[in-house]
Amino acid sequence: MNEGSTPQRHLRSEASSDEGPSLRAIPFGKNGEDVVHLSRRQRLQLAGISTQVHLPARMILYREESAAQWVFTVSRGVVKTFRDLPSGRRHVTAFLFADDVFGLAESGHYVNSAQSVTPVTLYRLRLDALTELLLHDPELHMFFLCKLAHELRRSQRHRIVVGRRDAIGRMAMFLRMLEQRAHEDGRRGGIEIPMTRSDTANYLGLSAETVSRASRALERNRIVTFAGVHAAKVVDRSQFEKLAAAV
Amino acid sequence: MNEGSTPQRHLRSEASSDEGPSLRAIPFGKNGEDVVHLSRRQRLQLAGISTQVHLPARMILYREESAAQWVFTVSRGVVKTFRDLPSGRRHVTAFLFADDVFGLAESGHYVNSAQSVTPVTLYRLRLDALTELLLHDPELHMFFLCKLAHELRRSQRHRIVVGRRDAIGRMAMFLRMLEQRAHEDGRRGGIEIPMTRSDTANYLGLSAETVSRASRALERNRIVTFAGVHAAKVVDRSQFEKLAAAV
DNA sequence: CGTACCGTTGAGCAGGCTCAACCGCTGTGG
DNA sequence: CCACAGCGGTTGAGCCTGCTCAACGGTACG
Repeated sequence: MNEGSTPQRHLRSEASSDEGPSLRAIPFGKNGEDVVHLSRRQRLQLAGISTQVHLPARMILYREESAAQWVFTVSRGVVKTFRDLPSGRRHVTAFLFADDVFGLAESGHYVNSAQSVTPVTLYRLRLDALTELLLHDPELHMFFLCKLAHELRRSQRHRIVVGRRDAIGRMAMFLRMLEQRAHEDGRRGGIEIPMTRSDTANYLGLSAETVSRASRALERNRIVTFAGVHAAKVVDRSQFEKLAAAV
Repeated sequence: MNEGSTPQRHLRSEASSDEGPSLRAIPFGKNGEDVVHLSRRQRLQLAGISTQVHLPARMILYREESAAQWVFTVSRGVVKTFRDLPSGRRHVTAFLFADDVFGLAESGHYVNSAQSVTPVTLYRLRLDALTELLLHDPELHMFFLCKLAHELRRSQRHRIVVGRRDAIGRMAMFLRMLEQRAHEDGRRGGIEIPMTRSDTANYLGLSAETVSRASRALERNRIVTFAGVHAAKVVDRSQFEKLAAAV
């Protein structure tokens, strides 16, 4: 998909994308808010060491093992991180949405590959500059710590999803994850599924065929309806939640 | 918590347990060492806000959802974090070894339960005191950030293991993980398996029976020999590595 | 010495994978 | 303009393997 010609401005409830990187995290302690955002000052500071980039869908951002110079934050769109295994199998490690961060390296090298799923707006931060900034800004530093802890919890929840052995349950949990994420971003209504079926399969640890069959099973049981491959709607909420409950 | 009657002193190659909490992490950048330890000064600082605790095996440290006052570090022994699901199924989120940290909360509440697998020596740090300390010590703060990133990568690797569908391969990857961990701790020779078969099953997303069968299959194929349930030895290294390679 | 739990082994079942074919869409080149 | 190839998605048939249920041995502990 060709970005560039149509800037396609869009409104988000908070944190418009031209005020610098935006992030969202959940603090450790129970004081104050449950969800915290970067302050205006922090965003401006990060803006100072970052450059905004617009990319079309299906663009490789970096490959695993390559030298890691940058950390990325998502402003708009969806990114996936993944690892290709020798067998040709592909594990999608995570989907990253607005206000997420990715690209944290290990000993100077990326551990996963990253690719845009939709057209995206990202901020690219030099790793060394970010490190320097964090060392001089304890509040921001703590924010990143919380963000990383949040990411760790998400990874653990992902493990729970993959741990289920029924395909329909995994699919339901996946849809619920997308729905929840959309809610957090202030979008209601039907579930938007930005990724392809095979992305979903690689995320859920299923074959593409099984994802397809699970989707049809959800439809057959009148729990979810699909409008194309990129949109779904829950029609039987109680059944849906029952399926999506961690078993 | 039932303090242990037998303190059971023991020697470790580095970082003896009475000099305060000890941690190990992998930095983001490629400058200097691949693995970094807490400095003596940092350990003493952490010691100032922590208390050492000795616990017997199979002791619950905290339950998910309970109020989180403490963060823990492991000095000796093995801890598991887990979640119990409505079906009675149990997911082991992680095994924690020496120089690991766990108990990072979300909005003041633990997200998993934690239990000692073996007799353990832990350091218990008050969350608020740790936060305060981190805000005033950028180096230590960065260290924790790296540690958390490291934990995130481990969780992602865990997801890869669980994503395999052959039991024998998962078992091999698990044993390799234990072996690698032992190497990092400076222990060579046979693989020590501190956890029970059902712990292993809950970690690998398999039934206990399947773990048992996979172990016997490894033995039947002359790849690994077991001496009891808590010790194994690789006898066919190339076959073992072939199995344990991420498929 | 009984009890309880862990680990092992067996039999049968079920659900997801593999292989294969087919459809619809898109982009390309004759 | 159309033929064709490629790809993503769907559907079907059959196999494979891990789960479930069940029984049993060993061991730790009261």
